[in-house]
Amino acid sequence: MAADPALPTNAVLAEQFELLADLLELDGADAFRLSAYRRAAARIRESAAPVAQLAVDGRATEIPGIGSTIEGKIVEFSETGDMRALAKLRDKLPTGLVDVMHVPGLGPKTARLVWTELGVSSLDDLRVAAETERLRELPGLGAKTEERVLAALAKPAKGKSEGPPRVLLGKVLPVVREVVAELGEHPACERVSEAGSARRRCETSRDVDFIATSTDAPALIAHFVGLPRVAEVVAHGPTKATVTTYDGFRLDLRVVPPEAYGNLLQHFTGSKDHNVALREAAVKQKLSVSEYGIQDTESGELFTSEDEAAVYERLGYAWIPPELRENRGELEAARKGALPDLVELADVKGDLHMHTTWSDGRASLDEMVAAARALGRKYIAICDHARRLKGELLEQQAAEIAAANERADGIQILRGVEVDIRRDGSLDMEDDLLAGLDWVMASIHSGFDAPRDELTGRLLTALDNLNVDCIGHPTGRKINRREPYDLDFDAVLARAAETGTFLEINAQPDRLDLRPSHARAAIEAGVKIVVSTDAHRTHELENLELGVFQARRGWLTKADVVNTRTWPQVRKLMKR
DNA sequence: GCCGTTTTCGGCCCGACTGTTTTCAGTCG
Repeated sequence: MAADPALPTNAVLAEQFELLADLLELDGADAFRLSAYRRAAARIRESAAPVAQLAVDGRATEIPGIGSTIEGKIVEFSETGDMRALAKLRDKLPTGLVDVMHVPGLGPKTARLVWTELGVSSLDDLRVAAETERLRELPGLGAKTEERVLAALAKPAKGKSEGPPRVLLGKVLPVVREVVAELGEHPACERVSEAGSARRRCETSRDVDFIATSTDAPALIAHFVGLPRVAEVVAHGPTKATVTTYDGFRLDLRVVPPEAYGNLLQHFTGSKDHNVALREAAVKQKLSVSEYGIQDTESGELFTSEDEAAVYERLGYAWIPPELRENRGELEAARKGALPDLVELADVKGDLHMHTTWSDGRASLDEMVAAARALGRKYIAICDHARRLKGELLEQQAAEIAAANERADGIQILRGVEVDIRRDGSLDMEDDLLAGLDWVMASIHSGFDAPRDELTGRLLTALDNLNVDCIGHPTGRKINRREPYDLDFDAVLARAAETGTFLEINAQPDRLDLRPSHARAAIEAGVKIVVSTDAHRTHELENLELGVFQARRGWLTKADVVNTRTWPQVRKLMKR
């Protein structure tokens, strides 16, 4: 049942296969083998189930991209802490060469070349070789390469190809909407859309892509690079430009011919994996897909369309919502007309997690109520931290909520709480008090570094408590700041399903916890999801849409999300 | 190494850009 805590985590496994692929690439191995390892690494990294355990049980091959060879290597690594394949390559190649290969602009071929010809086996060696102008002695390399290498190595984060940091969706979305509006205002602009990871509502983005059609492309591009927010123009051509903004975004605009707008929007929305799978499938239908159109390889005929849905239709698919375009089964579903009818923001009726000045919130209860009502919420749960509601305070808050309900018009205010799940799994509010509340959210706020079995045990104990309605931010991660704690998520799901406890998708921009793969696994395990904001300020109530996007990326329908129901309907669904 | 509405073998997306080149390899998305 429960995963063996000694087994490696998915993140550790994924790293091994990424390293194996890198070393094999340096060794000149077959490119398709490499991409097989990289694909497997990506699937392992994002899997909600503990893949090492699956492999030991002989079930890892159920994951697409993992066959018997890779499963065997996972078992080997789980049992011995290493892989013979890795050891063999480490003997053959200096591991520092992997860092060299990751320097932007270099690659495996160049890294191998500088190693064999100049003995470069680390970033330090590389710097010296560039400084002493020895790189230009090699075929295909010149002074420009040395310049680029030195520039890349001078950056503070040396080594791994960091580039600009990934920006949270919560920061990206407002900029996306403003820029679309600013471009749309220009007289030469006909159509404009966001594309790329922002359009797919990925939790973070490295850059923000836009595409547009225009009666005068150079004029629209000029307007773009002249926007007040632009700090630096990185590239500026007649149909394409890249800029950075004062607040640290990298924006990319392409102006495209209107007749192929649909093809280009499809192409630039991605993801890469989605497009590769789409094109591979198309090849079997004797069709070649690119951003310029769909070419029939026999007749040579080129299909283009202004309409993205028509592009999918030509290939035999229903239009696929961008949030699903990750090659996680959406193509098969779209071919069969079996795509889920994804939940929408407008479906959500209530917000079941927020704080007020009764604990660490910055707005009063009345202010939160007014803001929630303005957003059209029909009910809200006030979930202040239990540790701040000791003694009479709980009663006083109850009175304030009762009074607010008296005044309230069209919104119901629920008495809730957010309890801490302590190290021993107990909660920081007595059961008889919890039983008197409308809604109980239980979360872990401490001891994140504990071993897997301890953290799993804490959650299982909380799930067993009849008064716990929902687990808040169940994996504890903070994007760019804190890894999720080590958890046997399968065991948590099984217990949540068994006890009828909900799990939260917390819509705070840096939490977005559960992640999509976890949310999807939850639904498949029969667990329902609450999407809530955990707002501490009035404007944070608007973050609900971020949670809904995350839910959509997890393939969730309206029925899968608890709080698309009226409060009486939610009440019936609860375990108590 | 993976995988199967042509396949258990023989395929495996498509194009742009860059730097270094007279026709292209390597890298990137």
